[in-house]
Amino acid sequence: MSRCEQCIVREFSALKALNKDELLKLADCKTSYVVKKGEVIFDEGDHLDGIFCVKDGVCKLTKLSSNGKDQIVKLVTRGELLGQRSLISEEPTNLSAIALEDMTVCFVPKSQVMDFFNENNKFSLNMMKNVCHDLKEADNILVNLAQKSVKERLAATLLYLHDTFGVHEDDSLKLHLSREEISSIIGTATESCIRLLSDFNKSGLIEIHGKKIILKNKKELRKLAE
Amino acid sequence: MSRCEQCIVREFSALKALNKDELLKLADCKTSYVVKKGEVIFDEGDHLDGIFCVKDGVCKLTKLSSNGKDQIVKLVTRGELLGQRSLISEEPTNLSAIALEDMTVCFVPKSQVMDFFNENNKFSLNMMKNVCHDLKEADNILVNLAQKSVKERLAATLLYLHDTFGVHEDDSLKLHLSREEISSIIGTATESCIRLLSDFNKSGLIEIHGKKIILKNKKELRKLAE
DNA sequence: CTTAAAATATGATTTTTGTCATACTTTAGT
DNA sequence: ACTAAAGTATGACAAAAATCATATTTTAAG
Repeated sequence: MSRCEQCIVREFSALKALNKDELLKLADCKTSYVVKKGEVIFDEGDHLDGIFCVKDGVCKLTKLSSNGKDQIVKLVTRGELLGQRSLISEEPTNLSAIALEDMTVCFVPKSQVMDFFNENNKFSLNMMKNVCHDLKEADNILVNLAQKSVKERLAATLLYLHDTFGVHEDDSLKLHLSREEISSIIGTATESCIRLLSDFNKSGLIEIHGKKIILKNKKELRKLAE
Repeated sequence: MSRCEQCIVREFSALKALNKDELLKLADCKTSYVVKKGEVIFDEGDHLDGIFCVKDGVCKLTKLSSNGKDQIVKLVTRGELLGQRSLISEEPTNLSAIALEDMTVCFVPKSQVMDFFNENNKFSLNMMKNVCHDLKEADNILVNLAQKSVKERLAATLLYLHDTFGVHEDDSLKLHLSREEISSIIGTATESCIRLLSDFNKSGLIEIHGKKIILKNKKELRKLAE
């Protein structure tokens, strides 16, 4: 059982409000485990008995639409918590969480979270701020989906992937997403996404080498994304 | 100064967690006032020094997109609170609030909200649940915008207006929105919306009598909206 | 190493949606 | 009651995006 006190990623989430005593309690009740790429952490409609803290790796939060397609609502990475909304609302999850890379996650049982919640004001305020931040983000994405073209959304998404997950030594995007997954972020048909990537490639905005995507002209992409 | 103790609408929001003492404090510090149809309660980017409680009437929360069009993100009605996210996040507002009807709203200063917040656990939990509910709703709308056609979204929106705001004696939708505002909910060009409403009218799904819209075939509309 | 399956790519075509033009109707203000 | 302005309606057309078909490439499994 690893010590939470020495875990760096807790600094990035609401857990940073916990004191030494609380961290010991946390270490005592949490379960740490590995999730392989493609594995489901939880499914839309699942009842959760706790929250997950992402120690390493990235996952997608998706929702199945009635047209049979999955929409990616959010990408969650190292340091972030999963399942907070469901826990607070005391409702089944609204979204599925699926690993995009091999991950390490810690599961913290509901009872412990609720204890922190009731006894540590800073913790609950932090958690609340996280949900508020997610709400703001969701509203912004909602507006972009409603008002911007697929091309604009693709440009914005490429920049987001660049800025959020960084690049390899060769400048190619670190987070690997299939074309279908990129389409599922911007809300379009896979073929349309592939075609636009191809256009961006031809016009020098990006370079595609197999799986690798390199943003060659971020300035122009930014202008496109507005 | 009216007594909050006797105000029914507080029962619908986080304020229902307040006890008698707290309600007296609330009555003491709140400001109640009238907002005329079309008036702005707050603007995107405004710094708020408190939250608003909607006593009567309906308003829209909108965000201006870079294409110059406003997107309606949410409709807020009697009993709901405005500006919670901004207050908790300690950030300027992300959305504008504009009255769709004449409204009565109460303004509660930040200091008082924060006091309740720190002293009344039930209150803060309620507030948190509200934000969580908003997040879930936003995620759902986001998926619909990304995955459904304009026609499906229009059908869904008409049903939403029917179910949420009710109908007059003649079965026409109670909440009056301009065609432009309906378009701004579903995220489409005004002309497209007008054309589709016209189609719905011709095919007997709805009846249009000037401003009035009557849903004639909810079953079929529901099927359309999926 | 081979092969089937999955992912990527591209063309052809259709459907959906947006834009521009214009006409008609309603509303609000004098 | 009159008039300008705003809102609603509709046609014609253009642009965006989806769908279907079909290669080609990459990946994973035996």
